Order: sequence, then structure tokens, then C-alpha cells
Amino acid sequence: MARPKKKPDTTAEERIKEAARKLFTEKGYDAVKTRDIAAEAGINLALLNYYFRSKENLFEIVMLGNFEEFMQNLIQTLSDETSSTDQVIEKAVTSYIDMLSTNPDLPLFILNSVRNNSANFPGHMSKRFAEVRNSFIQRISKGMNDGQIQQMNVGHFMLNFMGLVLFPFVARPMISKVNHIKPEDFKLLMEERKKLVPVWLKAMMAPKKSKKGQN
Amino acid sequence: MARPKKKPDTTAEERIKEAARKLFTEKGYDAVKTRDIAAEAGINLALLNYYFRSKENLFEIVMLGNFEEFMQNLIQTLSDETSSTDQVIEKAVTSYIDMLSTNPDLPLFILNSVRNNSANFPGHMSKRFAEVRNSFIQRISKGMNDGQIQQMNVGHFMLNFMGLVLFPFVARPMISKVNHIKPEDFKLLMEERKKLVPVWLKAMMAPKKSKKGQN
DNA sequence: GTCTATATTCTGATAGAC
DNA sequence: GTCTATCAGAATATAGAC
Repeated sequence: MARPKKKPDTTAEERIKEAARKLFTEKGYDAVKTRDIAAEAGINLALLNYYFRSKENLFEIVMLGNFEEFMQNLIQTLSDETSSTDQVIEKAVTSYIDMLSTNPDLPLFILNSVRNNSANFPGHMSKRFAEVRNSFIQRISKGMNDGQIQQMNVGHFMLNFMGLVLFPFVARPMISKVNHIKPEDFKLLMEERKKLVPVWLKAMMAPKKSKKGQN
Repeated sequence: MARPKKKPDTTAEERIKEAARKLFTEKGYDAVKTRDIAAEAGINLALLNYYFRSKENLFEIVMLGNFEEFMQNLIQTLSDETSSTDQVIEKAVTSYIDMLSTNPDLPLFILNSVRNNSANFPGHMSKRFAEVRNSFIQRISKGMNDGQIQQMNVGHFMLNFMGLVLFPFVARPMISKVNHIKPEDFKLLMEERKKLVPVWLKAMMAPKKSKKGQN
């Protein structure tokens, strides 16, 4: 951890950003020390401040960009008006899992950043958050009203969607340690879920025979 | 936050532990300062070190306690041989949600502790983990083989169970900030899930009409 | 056991040489 | 642009009185 690295053939500024992105995502804002970033980037502490003035500023520059990418896909997928609701759900699940397979630490990082209010994370992000949330609600409600999918409390639906898609990544450190699952196997499991989660979500919304629709 | 508190009728040592548990669980190791703990416990900073020697040591003690609590219910519930698999699932969901409603920050705390390998987490805990995991797999596999519930990859089932039950708590800080959901409303939503999650889990395992059973 | 005062270490940031 | 040296403040930990 934080071992000194040789300088590769990138600019110092770029290497600092890269190191910061890696460490922040891995360990969270508070746990990362500016000295760690400098070491990881293979440069001196002073240089970090020369380029970025402060730790907080560096965090914002690096992580907000990272986060934008995370939200962008989803918003686009959700606002697709031509596809059926089922298709939208399938596509959202797939693109989410694809993106997370490349950045598996992102969900836990974001959840922690929000909780700790790191560098006023929610303040910067709240607009994007709201966008996604609203697209989601609108799209799903529309599907329900059209009869494309069954009625269900939208809050629960979002929790279920997120829980089925995000939780495996949030729990990944635990899963790998406890179940001794190799990264390849985890990836395989997630690949399977791309197909399974939409099926499950649909099944959950099917009305029960004995009672009327749940909520 | 961290306002001074009057001394209640417990020993100082106990109050320090309780304050530490509360704050660490709520905000994570790095965000909590020993002064905050002392203030919350209504004692002096020096006394904290008198009893616990170091912040890290105190954290380990708290972590072990939290972890036990997190696992306890589940182990007992799962090892119940007299109930049907359906009943076991219902009971597991209910008791988990009940416990988490009192300790909503617990899941995120545990997940972070594992990821950060705090205090050699796997060394201390891997046995307990394995217990729960094995009980789970055994109990569910048994139900599947008896035909009480439909076949499904047990790994996926566990992820689904955990995702549907734990994720809302993991995401709680985000939910309350983004969706402006009040604590009472969140609690209400979780109450609803006590009944809904078992139904959903069952629905997810029902075989699809068009294809044969999923996995 | 509990406190006040203080030592020690850590950490973000800057000054100034090259 | 990049470095060494250093500062200022915060945070952990200890000394010593009571």
C-alpha cells in the first residue's frame, strides 16, 4: 500500500489524477492521505498541491468526473421512449452491470461519500441524482399505467432494482473473502445476472393468485 | 453532534464503549475523533486511553460486538429444523429487518470493515461467516430438493436475499438525502418489506412458462 | 479513576532552492 | 515543474496531580 512507483510515460498531473481516483474509490476520502496519493503517483507531495491546490479540490475534480460517467448511461437508457418498459429495464440492468464490472468499488464509494458528506459530495451531485431518480420513476410508472408491467409501489421497485443490481458489488469484498470466490467467478456470476435480474424483476411484479396485487 | 452528555448510571468504561459503538457505526473509523467519543460518553479524553489504550483497539472491540449482533439472529433462524423452508425465509427476513431497523447503519459498517480489512477482520470472523453461509446453503438446498421451493443457484439466491433485505439500509443515507424521505417513512417502507420480500423471493423462484427453470 | 496539561505524531499545505 | 524542508493545526496518546 502506498508504495513508491516508478514514473511511467504520462505527465505528472495525469498520474496524480489517476492515483487519486484509484485510492479515493478504493478507500474513501478520509482514509486516503495526500502523501499516499503522491507516493502512488510517484511524485512529491508538494507537486500535488502545485497542480491541485488542495485535497478537496482534487477529490472534486477526479471523482465528480468519475461519477458523471456513472450516471450518464442510466439517464440515457431511462429516457429512451421508443423501447418498451421491459426492454428499458433489460438495458438498464445490462449497462449497469457492464459498467460496474469495470468499476466494482464505485457503489460502496458513492454510498460512503454520501453518508460522510465527503467534500460535500451530495451537494455537488444532488441534481444528477434527482434526474436519475425522476427518469426512473417516470419510466416505470408509465410502464405500469400502460399495463406493460404490473402495479407496484415505485419506491419498492427502485429498491429492488438497485438491490439486485448493486448489492453484489457492494458486498463483493465480503463475498470474495468469505466464499473464496475468485474475481473471474464473480464476473461470471454477474454476467449471469444480466439475464436473470430482469426476469426476476418481472416475476416479482406478477400478481399473486390468492390475494390481489401487492400494494 | 458530539455534544457533552450528562453521566448516566453506568460505568465510564461502559459508556465509552457505547459511545464508540454509536459513532463508529454511524460515521466510520476515520471520520470519528477520539474527542468526539469522549464527549459523547461524557468523560475526558485521557480516560479513554486509560481504559482502551488506543483508538484502534477500541474500534476492534466495537467491531467484534457489532459483528456478533449482525450474525446472531440469522444463525439461529437458519438452524431451525422444524419449520418449513418458506417459514424459515419469512422469519429470517422479519428478524433481520427488525434488527436493522434498530441498527440501520450496521450493514454499511460491516461491509466497510471487511473491505478495509480492519483489525484483520477475516482472521477473527471468517468462522462465523462460514457458519452462516453454510447454514444458509444447507437450509435452502434442502428446501429445493424437497420441492418446497423451486430450484435456483444458491449463490444467486443468497445475493437476492441479502440484496432485497440489506440494500435498503446500505443505501439509506442516499435515499434520505436524495428522496427527502423522513426516518418514519423509511421505517414504514421497511415494515412493508417484511411481508413483501418473502413473497418476492418465492415469485422469483417460480419457473417461467416459456423456458425451463432459470439456472 | 478521573482530571488538566502537555508531549508526540500525523497531515494538509506552503516557502524557496534548483 | 519538481524537489527538500518546514510550518501550522489537528488528533492521538501520555505524564502527573488529585
